[in-house]
Amino acid sequence: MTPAVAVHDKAEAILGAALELFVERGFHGTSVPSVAERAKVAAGTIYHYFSSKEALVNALYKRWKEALVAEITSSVDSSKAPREQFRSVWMRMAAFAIKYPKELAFLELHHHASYLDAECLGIERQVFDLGVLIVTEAQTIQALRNVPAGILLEFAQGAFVGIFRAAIEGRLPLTLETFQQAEQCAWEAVRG
Amino acid sequence: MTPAVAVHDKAEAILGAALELFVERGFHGTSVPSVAERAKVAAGTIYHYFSSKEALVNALYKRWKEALVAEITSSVDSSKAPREQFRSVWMRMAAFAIKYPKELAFLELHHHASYLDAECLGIERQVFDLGVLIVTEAQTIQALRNVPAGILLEFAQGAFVGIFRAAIEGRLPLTLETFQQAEQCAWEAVRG
Amino acid sequence: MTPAVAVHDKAEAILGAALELFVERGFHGTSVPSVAERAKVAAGTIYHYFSSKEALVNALYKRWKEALVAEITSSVDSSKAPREQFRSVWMRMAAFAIKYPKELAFLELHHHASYLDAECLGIERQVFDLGVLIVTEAQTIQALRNVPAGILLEFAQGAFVGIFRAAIEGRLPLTLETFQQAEQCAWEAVRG
Amino acid sequence: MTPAVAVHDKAEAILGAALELFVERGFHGTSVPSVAERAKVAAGTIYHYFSSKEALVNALYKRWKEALVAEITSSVDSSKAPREQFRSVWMRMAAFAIKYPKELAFLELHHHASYLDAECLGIERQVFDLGVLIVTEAQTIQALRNVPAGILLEFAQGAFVGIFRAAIEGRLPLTLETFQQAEQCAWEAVRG
DNA sequence: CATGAATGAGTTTTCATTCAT
DNA sequence: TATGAATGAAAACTCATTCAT
Repeated sequence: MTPAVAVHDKAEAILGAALELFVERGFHGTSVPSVAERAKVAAGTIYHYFSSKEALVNALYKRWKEALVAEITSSVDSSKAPREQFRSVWMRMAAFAIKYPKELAFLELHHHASYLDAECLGIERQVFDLGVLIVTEAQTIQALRNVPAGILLEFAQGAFVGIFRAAIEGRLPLTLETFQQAEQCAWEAVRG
Repeated sequence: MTPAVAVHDKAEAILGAALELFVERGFHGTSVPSVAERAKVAAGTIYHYFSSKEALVNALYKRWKEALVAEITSSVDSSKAPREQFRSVWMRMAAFAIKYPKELAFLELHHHASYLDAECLGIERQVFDLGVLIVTEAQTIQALRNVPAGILLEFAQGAFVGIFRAAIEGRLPLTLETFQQAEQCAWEAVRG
Repeated sequence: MTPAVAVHDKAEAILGAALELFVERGFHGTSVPSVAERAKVAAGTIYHYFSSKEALVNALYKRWKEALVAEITSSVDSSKAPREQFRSVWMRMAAFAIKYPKELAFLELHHHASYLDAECLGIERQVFDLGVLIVTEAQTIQALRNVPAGILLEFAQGAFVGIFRAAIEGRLPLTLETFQQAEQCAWEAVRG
Repeated sequence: MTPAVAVHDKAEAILGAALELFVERGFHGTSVPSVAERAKVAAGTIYHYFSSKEALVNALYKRWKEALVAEITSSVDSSKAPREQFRSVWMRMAAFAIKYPKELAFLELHHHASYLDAECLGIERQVFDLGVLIVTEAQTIQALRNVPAGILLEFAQGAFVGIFRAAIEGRLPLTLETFQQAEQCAWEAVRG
């Protein structure tokens, strides 16, 4: 579940500091010196590991997006009943959200940003297309509501993100229970 | 529905230009000179109408948040049945989203940003509290599912935003029909 | 003889300061703040008038190269005898060197530098081609020695530059007399 | 003719790489890491052989200036006639220019630069003074034109450099013939 | 000897803001 | 009111140099 091993202490410190600051202040609101300060390295050191500030966000984005995607795809098991599959995916995402709240917040925040490179945007697209495929299949056996697959997908993802955001902003407890309750709502929303 | 009348052409041009740029590039990614250029005014002129760049976002945020809140609250009619009330609120928001997509995107993007002042954040809280009140009432008559009011609220709002984002990013058509289909899902999610 | 009128005081101050520093320390050895300091303007002001440090050298180069070229071309008078024409061109360049020593030193120093744009390099080529033409014509009437035109041209120009450099470096007096004496040598070198 | 034997491969590689880069981009335009990269050594290695970037240019300058001076002085033979002596010096310099074009270009480019130390500048002066002595002597027997010795010296050197530069910039062929033709011009310029 | 990660001062450049006109 | 030239602090990034390995 944990992504890429920490080969370089400094690089890891930089990635960690950057993650926090990008979540707190956004990409343009975060200066490279501020990242250096929080990572306790010199400003120049950042450029040993990342060719630019953009390369830094992209590295961060790719790392955690891949971790999230791995989490989701590994939780898909087509041998199970649709109800179980849905719960499984939702709750794995919930577990990820609870374990890596800053990281997920970062991914949410930088969704489709102009400074993400083609590769990062490609991962997004890929996941979306896979989602559409699975939903469409489930619709043929009437396991899911008969509306455009994109709507079901975006609806459920939006709902999840809504719950998650409320949790990290302190309006809901960031617990499995919160996500479980939301999951029941979500299933009713999408079921056939 | 349209907010505050345009007293000053220049001020309006500035607000319009700023809105677009803040959506395109974010607050920190937008420079005051670039706002001036798009608004076709001199950079100094912006400071006749707004004391700072922060004052500008806040003015923009307050204007459109209030417009959105007015839209939502005016669509609440407790004499109607819960199902009708829900549909009414959801579809009014949809109409707003279709009429003012950039403006709604702006509100979404700047949600809880550190440069928003207390007044702006206050509006948020206020709306949330009102929502909790209404939901809780509806729950007492078993019109809505018996889970914490906050969860229902954040779930529905998150789902709406998910659909809206997908629409402005081109993955779904930005039409009333899209929102109607999502509304049916949403009602099933929250109904008692 | 004086190039472009001084419309903007600050722009002129910047150009003047940059000229001096580029001569003293070279392009890469001169920092933008140091130019600002000598010009008595803020560092940012330089970027109101010149889009980059490169644009600044290019503006400077073009201005003075054109002034020099104008000086030389205006001194060509094909109705005069070859001996007189040669003396005329040489002494006009000498007058330019004495009047604008820093400026000529700047042009010499930045000859063919990698940061000069195509337009600047174009002027060089143009002048060279014109020179070859004139020399070749003079050779047909046996007024000039019968060696490749380029050799005569580069020889005479090199000799002139040698004298000029020695003068600004203090090894020769920077006077008309110095150039007159050199002119006699030069004519003997190239005459037919 | 070849200067200082290569004791250390690495040091030689560094000197060679530095020479090329200083010619291509100038002293301030060349970074130590770029020298290291072209020399295929680590950046730190450069500091084992040269105490600083300045020490590196100075070592390079001294090495090649001395080689050039040795070449010239060894070609002076006061027993020969002035015409022969002149040709001999000129053509030896030409041979040097053809054999070591980059090295000569380097010497030309860094002439009198502020980062050269006293020793380097001393060599310059010494050669100049020797030249003045020889020229003055030749003038007493009316072998050379009766103008200030410095003028003859700077004129001839300037002409040589002009031809050389044109050659390395591709406007003239870098061949003995080019220099022979220029030598005839030069002799006519300076002869008594 | 040789390396290259690490540093931090210095580079070019941008930008929020001011102010004389 | 409106302008836009001017400012200077701060941004992203580079680089000469050091030092632990």
